Amino acid sequence: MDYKDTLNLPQTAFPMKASLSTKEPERIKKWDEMNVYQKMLDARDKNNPYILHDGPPYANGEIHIGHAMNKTLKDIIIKIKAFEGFYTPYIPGWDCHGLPIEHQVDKKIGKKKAEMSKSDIRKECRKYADKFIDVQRQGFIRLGGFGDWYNPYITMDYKYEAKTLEELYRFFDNGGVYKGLKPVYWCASCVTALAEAEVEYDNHTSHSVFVKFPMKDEFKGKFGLSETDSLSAVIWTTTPWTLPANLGIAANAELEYTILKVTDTCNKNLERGEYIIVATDLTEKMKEEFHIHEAESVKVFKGTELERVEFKHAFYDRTSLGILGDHVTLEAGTGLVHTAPGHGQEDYEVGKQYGLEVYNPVDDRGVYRPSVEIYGGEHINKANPMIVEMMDETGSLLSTGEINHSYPHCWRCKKPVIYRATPQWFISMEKNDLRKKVLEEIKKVSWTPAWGENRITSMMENRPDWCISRQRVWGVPIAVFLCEDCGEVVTNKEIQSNVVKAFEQDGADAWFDRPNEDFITEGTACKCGGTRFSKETDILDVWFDSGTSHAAVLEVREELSWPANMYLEGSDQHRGWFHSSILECVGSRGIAPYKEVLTHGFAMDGKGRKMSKSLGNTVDPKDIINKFGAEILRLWVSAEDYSEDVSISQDIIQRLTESYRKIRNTARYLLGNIADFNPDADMVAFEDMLDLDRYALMRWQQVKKRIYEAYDKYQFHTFYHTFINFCISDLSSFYLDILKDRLYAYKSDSRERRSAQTVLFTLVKEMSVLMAPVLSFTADEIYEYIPAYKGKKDTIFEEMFAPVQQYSDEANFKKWQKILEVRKVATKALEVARAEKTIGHPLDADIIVGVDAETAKALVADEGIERIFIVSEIVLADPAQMTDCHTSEDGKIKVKVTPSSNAKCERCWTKSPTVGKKTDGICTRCDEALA
RNA sequence: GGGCCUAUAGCUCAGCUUGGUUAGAGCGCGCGCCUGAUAAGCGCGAGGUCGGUGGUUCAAGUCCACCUAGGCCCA
Repeated sequence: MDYKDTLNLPQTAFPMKASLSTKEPERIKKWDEMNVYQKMLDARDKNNPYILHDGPPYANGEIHIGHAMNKTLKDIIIKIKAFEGFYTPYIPGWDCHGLPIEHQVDKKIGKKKAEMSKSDIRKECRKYADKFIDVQRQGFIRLGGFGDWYNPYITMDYKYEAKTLEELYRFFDNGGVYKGLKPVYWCASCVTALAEAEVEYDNHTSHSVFVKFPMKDEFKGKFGLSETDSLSAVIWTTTPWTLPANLGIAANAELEYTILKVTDTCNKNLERGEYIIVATDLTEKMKEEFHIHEAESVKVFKGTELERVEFKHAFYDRTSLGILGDHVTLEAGTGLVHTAPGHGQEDYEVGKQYGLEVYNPVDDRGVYRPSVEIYGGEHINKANPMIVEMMDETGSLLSTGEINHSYPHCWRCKKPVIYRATPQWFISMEKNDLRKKVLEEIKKVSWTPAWGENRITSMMENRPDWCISRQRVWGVPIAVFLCEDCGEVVTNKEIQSNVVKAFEQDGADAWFDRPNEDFITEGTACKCGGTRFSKETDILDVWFDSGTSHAAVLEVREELSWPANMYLEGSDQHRGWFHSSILECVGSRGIAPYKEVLTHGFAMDGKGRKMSKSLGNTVDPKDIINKFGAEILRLWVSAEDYSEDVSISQDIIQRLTESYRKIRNTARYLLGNIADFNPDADMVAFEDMLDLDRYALMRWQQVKKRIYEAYDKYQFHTFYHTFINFCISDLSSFYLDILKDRLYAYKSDSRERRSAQTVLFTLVKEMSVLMAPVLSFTADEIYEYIPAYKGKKDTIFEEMFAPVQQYSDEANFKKWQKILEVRKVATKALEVARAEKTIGHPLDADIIVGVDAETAKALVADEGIERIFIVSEIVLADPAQMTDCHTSEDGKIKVKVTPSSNAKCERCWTKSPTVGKKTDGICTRCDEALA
């Protein structure tokens, strides 16, 4: 007779094959139709919010793996917090203004740009950003993340633009903004400032010159020379045209310098007995360069000695100040650097420290201003050789040559660019103690990983004033009026309110489209009495836009609250969004906009290398989603330790797919065995369960606890390992393997089976919720197949995490750990017997177990200890008496395997002496089960 | 060039804070069992000079220094 049909074999419609790539979109559609995100929120207490504020990705291009990781991490946290009971609205955002988009639009419209109005260009940019918001939105939704996807925050929304401006006005009002000069890349041919991204490096041949700057007489004594001695510092530059702007000579404090007395030379601009200063390590090289045949070193000193020593300009009657800077090296030149704060970034920075003027004698077109001595009205390119020639004639030029080097060029006209100080708007780091306050606020924020605090602190300590102006079109204009007479900002509440209202109505375009009269009421006058005003046309740094999101989003949207619980972005944002947000917020409100900041590393290829198109090692999230499913990508995000850079490769995805299958199959098996289980009627109380079931439940409490703790610390890879290990080690290879017999062979409604089913039901229900933050698709799918019970929700996302139960059943727990220990040895013994072909299936075997008396006491189980070992019979014996058996490494456990001589029960496949006692072919237990 | 970070089996991670038994887990791989979770399940096994070099120490994957490789941000 075939007894198979009398067994309670697993039954479920839950498919073994996930078919993620085709099923996921269906589930997303279902979520959308059911409005699951809203349902999840509705199931929580609004007064218990957890706000993860989205850092807006730039609305440019398709989504990449970094986006996928960032958005998935955010979604995991939001769902964890929701399952913990928090109200977790998530409003995605997009950053829309800025050069990269304007750049793309420029390329598209080409030469037409010159004929287009600012508003028209801006409309094109808006269209472009809109397009990519939609592209990215679809990509993000496909990842399975919950949020208000069709009502996001967008930095180019009229209201957002108005809010950005309002925030800027706060800085104008509190005196935090000032107008200053700062060198920027400038194309004199296109007559425009260039951003870093618009500069292309190419080879260029420059004039290089070595020039003497004589030391002022009163300082010579310090170096042991008399006032009548001729002593000069020698500098080197490849841009002679910047010499008219020279205001300083920089030395390196750590370097050693030498005063050389020239004793023999054929250089016409050097005399015997003249002294020059160069870096000690370069003396030989310089002697050769200047054709000095003989010279003696008369003094050697540290660079610090040159600080605040005054020199005479090479050809103007002006002082050039000795200063110190770390940027001075021995790589090229003399170790003394010509410093023109109006023409170089480093010169500007170091010059500022010494209070040097940011002097820019060159106009928009590259022509010296008329006021410039000698060269006023000349174009710098024409003046360049003239200056060299003049210096040669007047005796300050020691050497000249040509040098071919990499030099910045304009991306559009391809001509070499210059560095030129132009008026810019700044937010002062010192005014209102901004830097100090930000540093204090940083300490109050919780940074994960902890080194993030260090990183942003050192950036904040060292950063210069925030240059917030850009000479561009696509952005929020710095909408202030300037007095045409005195240049001062003219502003008041009324003007501000008019502009903000206009922005709210028509967006920032209003600034460019509307006449002054729309904003300024008649009769308004500047402090100087001026009544003619012009609009500032610079736009804001986009970092200011996104830095105000806390104000434009958290403070504005009803479902949100301020400050945010968390900001979560890649570690590059210590200088980006984390940075601009706290600066803006402390500057305007005095405190940080976030309580906690979480950072993640970057996605690398399988070898830990940066992904790049040229290396061909990029991984496109779309490919993974289409081939394996977003769920695998989510599992990847959870499995990797994101506190450092993470890797992704075929191999890694392959491994994860296999792990996923294990989790899925485990759930499927659990579901299959509770098909006939009615949770509301059949649940067995903990006290009434079999001891093994009680043990399994206790193990589960430990696992839950561990995972909750990991979730609390945002350590998702701990979830991954703990969870998969539980599925494999505790369930699949132990508990479930043992349970097969009980589930299949006992009467379907027996206490033994119901006890097991109670555990299985609890497990599948609680496990699915526990995994839902990560494996959202699968958890929701599993939930659908869980038998109905009182309080079951429409979707898993309305559930809560199951609490960790405190069972007082320690003795039982310890007993099972003992059993496990012995079982491990027995399993090995069975393997040996199998290899020797003594047995095949373990149920073919009877075993004799030899352990000490105390351990022997533990070897009992409600269903019979042999069931736990999945053998037919176990006999306990004194290990001292046992020979010819398998022994554990420590020698304490002995196991002897013998083929059972009993007949095999045709129903439960156990070999038992009771087979045939009541019914032919089956054991008495099965006989009872069939009764 | 500077600041910060990382380096443990083929892969993903424990162990490092508080130095001390033959460095662990899961996957993968190899071999075997089962055929009542079956494009499943079970078992066993082989894989590591803990990036390298020095140092501190009775003792270092663990502490220190330097180096190498890689990453982020600057210059």
